[in-house]
Amino acid sequence: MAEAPKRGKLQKGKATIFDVAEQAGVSIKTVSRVVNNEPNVRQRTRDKVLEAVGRLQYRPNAAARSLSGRRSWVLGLIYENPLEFSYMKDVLNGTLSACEEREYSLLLRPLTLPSPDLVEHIERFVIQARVEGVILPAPMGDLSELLRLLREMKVPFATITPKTLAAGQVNVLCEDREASFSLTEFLINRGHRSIGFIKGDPDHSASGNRFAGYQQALEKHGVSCMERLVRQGYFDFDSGKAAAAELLDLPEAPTAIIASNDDMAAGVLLEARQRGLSIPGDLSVVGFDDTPLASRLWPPLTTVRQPIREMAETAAGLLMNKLNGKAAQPPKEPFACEIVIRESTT
Amino acid sequence: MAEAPKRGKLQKGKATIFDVAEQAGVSIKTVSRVVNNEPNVRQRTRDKVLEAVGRLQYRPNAAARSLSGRRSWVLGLIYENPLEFSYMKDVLNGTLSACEEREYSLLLRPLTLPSPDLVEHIERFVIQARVEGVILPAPMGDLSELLRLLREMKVPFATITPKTLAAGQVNVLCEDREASFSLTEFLINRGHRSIGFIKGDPDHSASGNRFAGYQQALEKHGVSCMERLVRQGYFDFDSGKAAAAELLDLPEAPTAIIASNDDMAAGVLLEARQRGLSIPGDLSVVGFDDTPLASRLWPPLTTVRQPIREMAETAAGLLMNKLNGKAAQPPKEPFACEIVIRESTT
DNA sequence: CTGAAAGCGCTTACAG
DNA sequence: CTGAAAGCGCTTACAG
Repeated sequence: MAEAPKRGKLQKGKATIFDVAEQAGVSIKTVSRVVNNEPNVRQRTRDKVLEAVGRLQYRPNAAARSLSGRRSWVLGLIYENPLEFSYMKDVLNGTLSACEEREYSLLLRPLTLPSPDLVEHIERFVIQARVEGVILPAPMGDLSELLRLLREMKVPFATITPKTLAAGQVNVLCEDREASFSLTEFLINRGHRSIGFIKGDPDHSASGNRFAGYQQALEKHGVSCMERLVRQGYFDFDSGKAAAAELLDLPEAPTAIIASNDDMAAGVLLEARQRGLSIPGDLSVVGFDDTPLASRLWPPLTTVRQPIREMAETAAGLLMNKLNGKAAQPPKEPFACEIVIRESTT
Repeated sequence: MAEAPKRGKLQKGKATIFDVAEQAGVSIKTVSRVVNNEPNVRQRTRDKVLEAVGRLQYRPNAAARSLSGRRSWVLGLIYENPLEFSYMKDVLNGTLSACEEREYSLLLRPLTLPSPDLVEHIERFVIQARVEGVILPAPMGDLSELLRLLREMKVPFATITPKTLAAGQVNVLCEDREASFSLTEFLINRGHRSIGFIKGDPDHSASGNRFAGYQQALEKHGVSCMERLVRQGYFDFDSGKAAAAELLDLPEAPTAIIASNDDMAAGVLLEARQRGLSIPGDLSVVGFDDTPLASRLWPPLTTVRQPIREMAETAAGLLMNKLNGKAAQPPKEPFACEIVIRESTT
């Protein structure tokens, strides 16, 4: 009953390099040259080939290309799977967009830290797909075990805001300290002298940098930095709320609290509310990252916008340049951050 | 100076099927059988091979496997890139976890709708990586142009909560209408008789289902559904805020508002706050989805939890079963939803 | 500027 | 239960 597929008419998307070569009247090598934008093809020949490519809807088979070229054209993104995905959403979008531009594929490898079988997971991930290079958003760029493994496997990587710069690799940074300095100064200028600070997860460079900026601004303006006003948080809502509770229990509670990210600032807001404090009347609150959350809270948060998407796109772009032997660019300038003033501060 | 790589010692992860065969003293076909868990290998032979695999850290080359097997072992996830990524985060995690279990790779294809060159994007995406099957979270399962294209390319797909069930494909649903019914009933039981409703994006099945549940609950309890209490939103914060403004401007404003997702409910909360309304004293507010946002707002939102992650994992699992010729399962029961009562309702 | 040959590392189809 | 041969669709290395 069912007819055998006709040989004459190719199914859409099933054409091979041989079909194109035949239709264009050239060798497969010439088709390969045209498709890969290599030089040394006469314009007329190139046109003939492109015309056949279009007619047959030819797309090179990625598997065949990888196998013969000993290159996978695959990048990996290794990240810690967070509850609040805003940061990773930007990292993902930036990386995807860079990959799309250069026709790379992106494979994801979420991790839950600490990960006892990290080495095994990553080995399998990298070897099986022959991942050519890896993007490491914070805090992955400081997992020494991971970095050692990648170096051993000779897989180049790009880190986004690591604490320690990985020698010989792509590192993309931002002016976190400067932004924190300005934000603190902004509060001081508004008259605040007792400013609480909730640190982030110590594994992230942002935590140290943001705290340093806070300290420097206090110092510049002759406000003494009091240890009792500083608490350790972990970048999540609950730790922010808990730290706020401690700060607000102080005999002399601060008039402003800087949380090292928006999710913790949301925790501060909730704790303050539950105590009947009015914001910003009784307490000013600021965060970092300008996530969607920041503008949905009440009152909308004063925060700092980092260009995460652009940073990820740059990291991936530089990494692919490196993989393709483009001249090593001078290290990128750190990206600037921007203070976004909303209504959570007096 | 530099020594040529020694032939004797293989670099980690670079072993091929030939190396394993040699070490185990068998043919490459036998190695292939063992690695792919095929039957008809003597236990002793299997052990020898596995031992060599372990010693050499052998992992089959995905490109070679694809090319020779005429299968890519790649799934695609096509989605609309949202501002608020909570829903997609769960879809992504569920899909990734199903793929990992079955050793598939996942490729992402975010889209911005409406997308004029959708056909071209998707064709390239599917053909180049030889994507075997595609996951379509809402609202992708109702883009007729997309479905037509996938059928034409003979790429099976799985839809998550589509409006219309795609015949012959995997469809995963949840009890959206029932949950909305219960939520509305909950409000009625608390004494509310004037309940505003903000619809979601009409392209999503959830919008119609949630509205239907609302209507049915009103009807059951003899509360007339008044058109002026129903507004169109689009699942985003701004549209929720705008709709709330209209509802609260009404001469007889509602005492409760149901927003069809949490992000719109956040907009309702903000609008109410700016008018100095107290929540839930003056106005009860509920959302849907139980995103992280819901528990970070003030007051924390009463909402409905959908098991999105599980739904995505199921969709991907069923799709892969289908690709591998497993008996077509009976259509999955719709997933149950759960009402989460917090403090935004009296 | 163009092409013929070899080979990437697996699986398929077949034989025994 | 096991294996020898062919081939997937490209790129590499080389020749002219």
